[in-house]
Amino acid sequence: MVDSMVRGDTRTMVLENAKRLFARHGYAGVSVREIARACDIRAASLYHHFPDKESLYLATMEFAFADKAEAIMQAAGPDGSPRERLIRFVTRFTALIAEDRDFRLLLQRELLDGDERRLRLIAEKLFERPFQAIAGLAEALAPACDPHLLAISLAGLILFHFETAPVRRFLPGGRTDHDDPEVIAHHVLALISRALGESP
Amino acid sequence: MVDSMVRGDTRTMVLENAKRLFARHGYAGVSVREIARACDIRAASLYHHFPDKESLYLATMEFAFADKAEAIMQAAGPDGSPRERLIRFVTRFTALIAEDRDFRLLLQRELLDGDERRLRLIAEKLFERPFQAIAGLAEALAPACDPHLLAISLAGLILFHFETAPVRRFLPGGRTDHDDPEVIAHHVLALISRALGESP
DNA sequence: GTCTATATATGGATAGAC
DNA sequence: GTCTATCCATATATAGAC
Repeated sequence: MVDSMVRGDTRTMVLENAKRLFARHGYAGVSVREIARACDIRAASLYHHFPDKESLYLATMEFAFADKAEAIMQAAGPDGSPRERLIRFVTRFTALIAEDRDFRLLLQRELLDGDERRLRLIAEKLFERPFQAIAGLAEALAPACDPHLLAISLAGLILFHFETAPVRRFLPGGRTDHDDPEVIAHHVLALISRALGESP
Repeated sequence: MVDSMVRGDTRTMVLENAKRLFARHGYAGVSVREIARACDIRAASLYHHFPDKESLYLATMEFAFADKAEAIMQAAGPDGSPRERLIRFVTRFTALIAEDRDFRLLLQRELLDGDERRLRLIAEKLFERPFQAIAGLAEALAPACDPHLLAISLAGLILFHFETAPVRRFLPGGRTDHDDPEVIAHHVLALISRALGESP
C-alpha cells in the first residue's frame, strides 16, 4: 500500500497522462495509443490496467476530481462573517482553478459532453456538498436572493475569466495581467462586494 | 442568386446539419460520414462542396457565427442612459444565447479547442466590435472599473447559467425555471444593478 | 506486467461512372 | 452534383509469447 503510493505505479502514471491529454483534446480527440505513447508503454499494456477506453476515462475523471470537493467546501466554509467568508471563497476558489488547469478543462468538457447519467453522478457524488457550501455562503451574503442562482453566478464570475483567457488577449483592452489569479479574484471580489452594498 | 437562397441549396443544408453535429459532439466527435448521413447524401458528395473536413468545419463556424456580432453590438448599443443600456443588453444577450444553443456550444468548444490562429481570427473578425460595445457599456456603468474585466464578467454571468444548465438540475435548489432566459436575465440584472449602487 | 502481432471497424479522402 | 467502389491510415481491442 505504502510502496505503491511512494513509487507511483503504472496505473497512476497512466491516469496522470490521461488527465492531461483528455483535458487538452477531449475524449474523442485522444486515442488509447496516444495515451500509451505518453506513458512510454504499448497500448496493449494499457488494457491490462483498464478494461476499455471509457473505463479509463471514468477513472481519469475520478482521479482528476479527487479532493476538489473537499477543497471547495473548505473555501466556502461557514467560519467568520459573511464578508470574511466571501473573501476567503473567492481567493481560494480562484487559486484552486488557476493551479489545476486540466481539472477546469475536464469540468468544462463534461458540461459540454456529459450524458445525463455522468452529469448526475458528478453532481451527486462530487458537487452536491461543495455547491451547498457555496449556496450557504450566498444565502448569508444576500438572504433575499435565490441562493442557487447566486451560487452559480459566484462560480461563473470566476470560471469565465479562465475560460475566455485564450481569446481575451486578442480583444480590446486585453492585458496579460488579466490572467493573474489575484487580479481576477480582486475584480470579482470588488464586483460582488458592491452588489451587496459594501465598500470594495 | 435569388433561387439558391429561396430553395436552400445543398451547401446550406450541409452547413445546418454540420452546425448541429459539431456543436453537440465536437470536431473530433463527428465523422464526415455522419454529417453526410444527416443530409441524406453520401460522404463523397460532401467533398464536392468542401475540400476537406477542416474546411467544412471552418465554413460551419462562419455560418453559425454570421450576424451574431451585429446582434450583440445592437444589444450593447450606445442609445439611452447607462441603466437603460444595461437592461437592454442583458435582456437581448440572454435571449440571443437562449435561442441558438448550437451557437453557444460551438463558441464554448472553440474556447476549449481553438488554436491560436483560429482564436485570433474569431476575436478580430467576429468579437472585436461587439466586445468593444460591451466594454463601452461597462465603462458607462462603472468608470472606475477596468472595462475589459467588467465586460467579461457581464457576458460570463449570463453564459455560465446556460453552460451549467445540464448539471444544475441535479444540484441543491435547482429548479427547471432557473433555465428560463427571463429568470436568468432578471437575476443577472438585479446583481449588476446592485453592484452599481442602483436599486434592483 | 509488458511485449509483438493481429483482428476488425471506422476514419478521411479519391477515382471514375452516370 | 451525386453515386458506388475503394484506398489507406488509424481506431479500439484481443491473443498469446515472454
